[in-house]
Amino acid sequence: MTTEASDGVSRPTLADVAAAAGVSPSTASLAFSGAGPVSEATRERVHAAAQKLNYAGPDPRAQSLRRGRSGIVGVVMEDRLRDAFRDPMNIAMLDGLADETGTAGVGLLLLTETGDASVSIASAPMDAVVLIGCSTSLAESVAILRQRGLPIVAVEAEELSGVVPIGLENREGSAVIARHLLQLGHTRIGVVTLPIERPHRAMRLSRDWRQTATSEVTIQRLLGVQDVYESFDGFVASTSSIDAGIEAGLALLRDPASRPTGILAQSDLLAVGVLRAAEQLGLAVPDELSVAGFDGARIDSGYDLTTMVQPAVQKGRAAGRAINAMLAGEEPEPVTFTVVFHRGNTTGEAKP
Amino acid sequence: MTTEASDGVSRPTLADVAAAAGVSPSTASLAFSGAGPVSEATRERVHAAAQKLNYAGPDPRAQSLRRGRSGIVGVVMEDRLRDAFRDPMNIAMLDGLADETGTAGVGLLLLTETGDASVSIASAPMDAVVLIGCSTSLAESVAILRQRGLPIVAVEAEELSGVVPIGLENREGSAVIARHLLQLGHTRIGVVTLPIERPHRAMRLSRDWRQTATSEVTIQRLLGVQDVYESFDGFVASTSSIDAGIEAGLALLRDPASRPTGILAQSDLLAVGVLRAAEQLGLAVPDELSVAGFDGARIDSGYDLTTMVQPAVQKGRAAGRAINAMLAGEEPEPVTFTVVFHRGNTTGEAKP
DNA sequence: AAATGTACTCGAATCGATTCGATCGATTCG
DNA sequence: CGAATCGATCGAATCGATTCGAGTACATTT
Repeated sequence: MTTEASDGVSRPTLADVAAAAGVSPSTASLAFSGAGPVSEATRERVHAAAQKLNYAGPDPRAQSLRRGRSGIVGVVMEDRLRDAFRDPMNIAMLDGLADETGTAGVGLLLLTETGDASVSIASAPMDAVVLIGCSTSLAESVAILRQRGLPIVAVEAEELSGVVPIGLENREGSAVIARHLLQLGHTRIGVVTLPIERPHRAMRLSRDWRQTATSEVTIQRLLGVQDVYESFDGFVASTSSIDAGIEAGLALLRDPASRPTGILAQSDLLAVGVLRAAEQLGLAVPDELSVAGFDGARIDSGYDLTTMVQPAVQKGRAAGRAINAMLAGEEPEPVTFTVVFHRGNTTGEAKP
Repeated sequence: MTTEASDGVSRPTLADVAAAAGVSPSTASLAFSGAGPVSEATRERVHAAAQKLNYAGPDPRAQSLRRGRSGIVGVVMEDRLRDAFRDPMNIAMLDGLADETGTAGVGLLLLTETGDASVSIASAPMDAVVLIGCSTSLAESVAILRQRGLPIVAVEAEELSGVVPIGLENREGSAVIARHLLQLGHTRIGVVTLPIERPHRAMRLSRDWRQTATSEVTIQRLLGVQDVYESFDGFVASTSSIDAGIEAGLALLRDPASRPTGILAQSDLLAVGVLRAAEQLGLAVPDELSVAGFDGARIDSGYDLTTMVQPAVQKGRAAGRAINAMLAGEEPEPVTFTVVFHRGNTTGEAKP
């Protein structure tokens, strides 16, 4: 029993339309999709019938089953969307991603990696997945997705077989900016890192951070600093935000005895927070303290922040293109982007 | 012909698993979903078979067809994600929304109103839709969605039958803050509005803005000002951002002759932009110029902005709850939120 | 031992559309 | 005039899972 007038709830189906138009369902389908030869007359008849029945078009659920495609790409982000969206880099990426996938007629499904929400990773109707800033259970997630046979693109993640990487020269870039500070004569520096392990919480960076670190971006950027500085103080921010930067800045700068003369922040938001902290403590930038960021987010802070500029939108676009290629059955191209040093007015020579 | 070893691409289906376990597909389904009585022995046998075949679980596409549910809620936002995500209010809402829908195991699909792509309002496989900050073709979009029989929740939109509204006291709140300026003695004020019509572009607010305005939020907030001030200068920002606020601020403040003594911005981001513009022009706030915002976004600006605080996360949550209710077959509850006045240090008495 | 009940398991229909091969009538060509 | 061709349409299989009613085997009750 298909749709009846008495049934106020259920919508008409293509079969109903076909019946009303006096053609077979197959013909009605052809008439709608435009694929295949259909006479103008029948086409109109079918559309008229559809109109009359208030048919809203082919059910996307049925289509996706039949076609084996849902037209949806999953975007897996950090636990809390709030945190993920706070970072302008993520937004820029998402924008680039949406641009590319959008033209291919593909929508973006927001997913988070939280513990039992792996349910969603395991069961969302998607054709491919982009992993962004995922750290924790990357391997787990990838395992599930791989089992589902879904194409996977990971942005700035560790190398994993079967996963198309979109890379960024995090280590190299970080080393460049560290070298910048070194050349300015800074011997004692502090590093404000992005979250490094699960759960995210603010804390001093421990000596053996390498043991428990799970966030690839944080790790690479720290390694970059290590390539230049043998030792340094570090503080792990709970998230990439100005507030978290203030907290970190205060923690590193509060004690005049152990105060570094330069601070490298792993994101511009954190760097701006450090600038605010310096302000609160009455430290002049760059005269008494040099501050550098990472991202090139152009945050309005009253300063021209020294930072490494990354092409976030490009990253998103590249991810989108990789997805599109894979969905088209082509071979995707792994890409690695470079970061560009920007000398602002927040770094200067170390004064003894 | 179902999955075969020779076919490296196609994944095993539940039928394959059932066959391998020596049970019927129906039993295998029961074993997986947990619904219905299945002996422990068969359950294990089925799961073992699934394990051996590397079965990734029921195909969500098939499930959604059968169940008539996809577990996806569409979120319709402005044209450009970049713009939509720039506004902290949108993000907060999205966060609240994700919180509520997430617990119901529902994912969020990002959609824009322009999508002529195949996955658009008309054809995305979703169970319900939330309209956020949609202005342009709201009626059109709603018509399409209604034809599809989808539950619709609209945040801060005009009343439309069959659409569950989540409201905010935009007009009242705007009037409150306008009255605040009036009581401080400001007689000549300027208003910086959010985008008001399509396409979004920066421009002076015309006298007959009412004729072409399509953005409900902008309209209501303007009406609120009109409830207090008979006339005022206005500038329409191209988007809700600090940069757009600077542009608007400069436009309204540049000419000393016609310079207002107080400016009402329709968002905190815009207000911060105005503060920057005032800075550039050498105007002291609040001594020479009063600035007020709307949102309560707590943007770091060096000031404590006078503004109307709105519960953005709550709005998102309410939208999520309404969606959940409708998906559960219950009656959703329309909600209207109030805004709270916050007196900061950016508004002061008008000096003659 | 028959009857009633319980605990599983199975067959078959169904969700709504797409698509391939077959059919059928009409036109064109040899 | 018969055959080949072509366009339009139809039938039936298929996508992969869920679900309801029916059936089977075994345990319990009287």
